[in-house]
Amino acid sequence: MDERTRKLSEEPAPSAARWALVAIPSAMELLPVYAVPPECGEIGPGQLAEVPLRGRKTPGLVWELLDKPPVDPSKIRPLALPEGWPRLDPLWTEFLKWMSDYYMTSPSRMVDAAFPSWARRMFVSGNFGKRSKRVVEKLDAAPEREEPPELNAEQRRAVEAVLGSEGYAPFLLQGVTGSGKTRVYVELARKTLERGKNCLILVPEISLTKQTRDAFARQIGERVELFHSGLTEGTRKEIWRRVAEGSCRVLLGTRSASLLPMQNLGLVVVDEEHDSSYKQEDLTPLYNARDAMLWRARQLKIPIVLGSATPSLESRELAESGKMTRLVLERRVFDRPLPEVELVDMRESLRDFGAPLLSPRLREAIEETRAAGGQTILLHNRRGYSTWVCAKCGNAARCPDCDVALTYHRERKVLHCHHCERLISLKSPCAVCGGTEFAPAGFGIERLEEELRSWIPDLRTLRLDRDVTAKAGELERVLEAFRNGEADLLLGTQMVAKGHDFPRVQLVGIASADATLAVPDFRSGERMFQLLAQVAGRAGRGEKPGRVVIQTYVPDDPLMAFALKHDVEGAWRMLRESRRNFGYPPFARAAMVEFEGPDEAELRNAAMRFADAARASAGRSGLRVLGPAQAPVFRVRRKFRYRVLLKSPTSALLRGTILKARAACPERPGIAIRVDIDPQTSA
DNA sequence: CTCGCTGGCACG
DNA sequence: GTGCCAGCGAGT
Repeated sequence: MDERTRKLSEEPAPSAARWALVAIPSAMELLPVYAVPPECGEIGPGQLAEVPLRGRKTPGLVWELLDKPPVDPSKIRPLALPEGWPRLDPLWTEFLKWMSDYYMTSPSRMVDAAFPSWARRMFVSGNFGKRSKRVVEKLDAAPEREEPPELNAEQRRAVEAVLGSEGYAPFLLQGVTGSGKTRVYVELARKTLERGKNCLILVPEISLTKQTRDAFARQIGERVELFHSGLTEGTRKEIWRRVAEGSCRVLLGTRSASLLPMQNLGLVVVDEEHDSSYKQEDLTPLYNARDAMLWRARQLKIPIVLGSATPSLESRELAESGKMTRLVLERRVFDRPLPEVELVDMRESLRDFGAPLLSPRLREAIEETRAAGGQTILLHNRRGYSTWVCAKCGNAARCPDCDVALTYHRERKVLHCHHCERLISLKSPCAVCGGTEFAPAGFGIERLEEELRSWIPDLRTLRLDRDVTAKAGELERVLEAFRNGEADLLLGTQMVAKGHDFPRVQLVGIASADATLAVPDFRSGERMFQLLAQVAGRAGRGEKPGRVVIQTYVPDDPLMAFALKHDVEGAWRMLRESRRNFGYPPFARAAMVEFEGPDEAELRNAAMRFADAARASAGRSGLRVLGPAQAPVFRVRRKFRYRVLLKSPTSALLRGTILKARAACPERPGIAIRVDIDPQTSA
């Protein structure tokens, strides 16, 4: 031992805690504990540390400090704080802790989502500073500067309200489509940067193209980093580095960007806050980035702006109760009028012309629009060509592993299950009668495209759906081609409804407006109205006025009347009354507890026991337990699904009840339980 | 009797 | 998650 080390070891141990629970991304439910060596000095939760696990070194986040070791101290090994690693803001880990608590997922799972394997790889090899030259060069093409247009009076008032706020200040920016919400975001970002703070801007998936980013960057006059799950690993790593180091001043991204360890944040914007893309539905944690950002803004004591033309009932209610400040943009840019909306009663069309998907009215409108030199957006929310029906017995071909009809994809010449992605040959015999002859039935978007082309042979069409955009770069290519006028008509699933700005679009057609209403779900009305209003907003964004043609089998539905009049407030009042009467959010907190397993009887029992335990625990507290009921798609990938819905007056009661009920019915092998807090659906 | 695969379990 | 060990079936 040399002079220096002896001196160090003779110094009294620091008063800091000696043990730390460390969150490492793994399937461990309980966090492992490590010793904090004296040379680490004072450390706290949120510290990024390297810990030994099963003979390997892995990065983890210090979750909690302990005064006493929870296990035999001789088993505990020390953590290390390697040199060169960035010092992450401890508030980030505090945020992840809240997330894991609120959404009822284990810290390990939460850290796995926020610090995924590709990000961890920057640390295990100890090369945090190393950058891919190619990636960096590609990212660092400097944006040209461009002076943004003057703010109008409404926009200026909104900007002043946000900039004049202090501490945590949530705003609902309710601006009619085409009123220039983006102009407000740009101004807020500029001013936030001037104050030396960084900005996070979230958008729903689809409109996130490089053009959006470049437009932002030009007007803000600062580099804008883009983040979404479609980026390559190299690019994602580089953005993570910049975010963690604090050199990323403006981050524009989708849901997953909300989990990055952003430093020195001074403003959060959630654009199109009502959009369901903000809710993660497939993988735990099942979180809503909008709600998570509200918490984050409160934590950081900063303003947050939720923007939408059609706010969610949740946000609208926060504004109504004074917990959020509502800012309204009523005027469209250049005072362009809202498009004229027309309903087509498809029941008449059905009677007169069989079962067409395009009414004569909509066809005429498409032809008139083309003759006038304008473009059309046509929305149809069903992928593929059609279903596939046995000519002998009339039964639709179904997925052998899931409880759904298969979709016939004519281009790929296969049957496709949209739930398990299984592909099945067209030559498979009918599972019911063994028949080998089949016929297409119903209309998917591919068949609609075919129908359009046979009606108007020289109509130039482009298609946009998940099958088209599965190919890398195809989304941008199609949007660009349409913007350049290479097609008369853009046919798409709901992804065409979101946020795009195509100045030459004069007509928007909705082939099947009521498809979303068919889902038995407390949000279906809200979703339909939002879709209609959003897609209508795509028309008439240029100098020529726009028009909207909505085909429906329920023309008398009151929501249709509100859509006709662009009456967002009227629709909101009606939807709000119904939610209040049935005790759904925002007038209650909801959770969906889903049970999945291969043995149906055993699964139903487990779900029943849980529901009974929840009812017993709830007593007269006002919490209601619905179910168990079969999930809308009862069987997926050969496993059955049961659901229990809980509605509670408070969030704390909801979580407490779920925890108690889970404790009362122990886990069973083969049965997976997932808890969805603030679910999107109730069915 | 040994090799190798699989399933269950603990990892600090 | 992933390495480790037990338990068991196939092979020399």
